[in-house]
Amino acid sequence: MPELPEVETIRRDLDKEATGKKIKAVEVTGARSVRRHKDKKEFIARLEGTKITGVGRRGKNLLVSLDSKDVLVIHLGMSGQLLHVKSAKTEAPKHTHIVITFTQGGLLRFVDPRTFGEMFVVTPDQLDDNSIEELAHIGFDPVENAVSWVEFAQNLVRRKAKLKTVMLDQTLVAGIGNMYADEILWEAGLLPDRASEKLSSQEIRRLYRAMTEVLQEAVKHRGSSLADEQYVDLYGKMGTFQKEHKVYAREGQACPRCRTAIIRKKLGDRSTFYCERCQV
DNA sequence: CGATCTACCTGATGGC
DNA sequence: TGCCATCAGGTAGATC
Repeated sequence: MPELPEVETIRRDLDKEATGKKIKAVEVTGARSVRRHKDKKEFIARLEGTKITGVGRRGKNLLVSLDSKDVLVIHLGMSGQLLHVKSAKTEAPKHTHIVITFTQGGLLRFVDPRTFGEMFVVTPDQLDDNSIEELAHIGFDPVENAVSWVEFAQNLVRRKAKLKTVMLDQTLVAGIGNMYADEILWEAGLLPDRASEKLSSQEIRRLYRAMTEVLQEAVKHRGSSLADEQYVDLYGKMGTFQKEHKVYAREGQACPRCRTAIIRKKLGDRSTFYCERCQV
């Protein structure tokens, strides 16, 4: 569910809401959400009493820095939500697995029906020496734009895969999921099953620019909330970028560029939406 | 070794 | 109504 724009939206609000606050209590009712820790007591102990010093992001992972130097990693998986409320008296949603209460008031709830999401605490060394595999291998961040298009081009040639697969590969580009992959490929005018090593340099530049543009636009709109309203921000509000979607979940509707009906196909077991006329 | 499949979960939806 | 199958935004780990 949450891809880069959604996670970035949450990161910004969480940074405003939680930085400088001290963690008074941590309650874990869903053990699976802290499955990386052998004992949930250890997870709790490393958080309680610490102060939050900032909130960063690596791909779709939120990195909450603590004054103990430890870092709380949060991944929302498919259905995870992070919700900030002022009072514990507000009713907790079903599937609330973790509650973090602040000394200064207010609390964070981690809600996750499908339990693919998780939280875990790492030391700064574990982050720096890349011993956490799924954090170490994260590729460049298209929103922070840390890689040149030339380097991007080399990666496309090396990877030799369908463009859709490449877009979803977190080791190449960080933060893109099924939804934004389709939007980016439409914007770039490229078919999802094009071979990554056979793009012209002009096409590579188009793809590179589309990645940045689509994701930055989506961040401006505070992310996309689909029909099931699974994604909401820290305050429980939906994003608005779904209104700007050109192809995703728009099977049969007219392509905004050429009016041809949008196609839906399975590609690598994922639903893929595109326009067969103006994506080539 | 890299590419591809499977498993991890709950809930919503649609066909019968 | 209810039962069953299918699908959903992600990805680690197994397997080919």
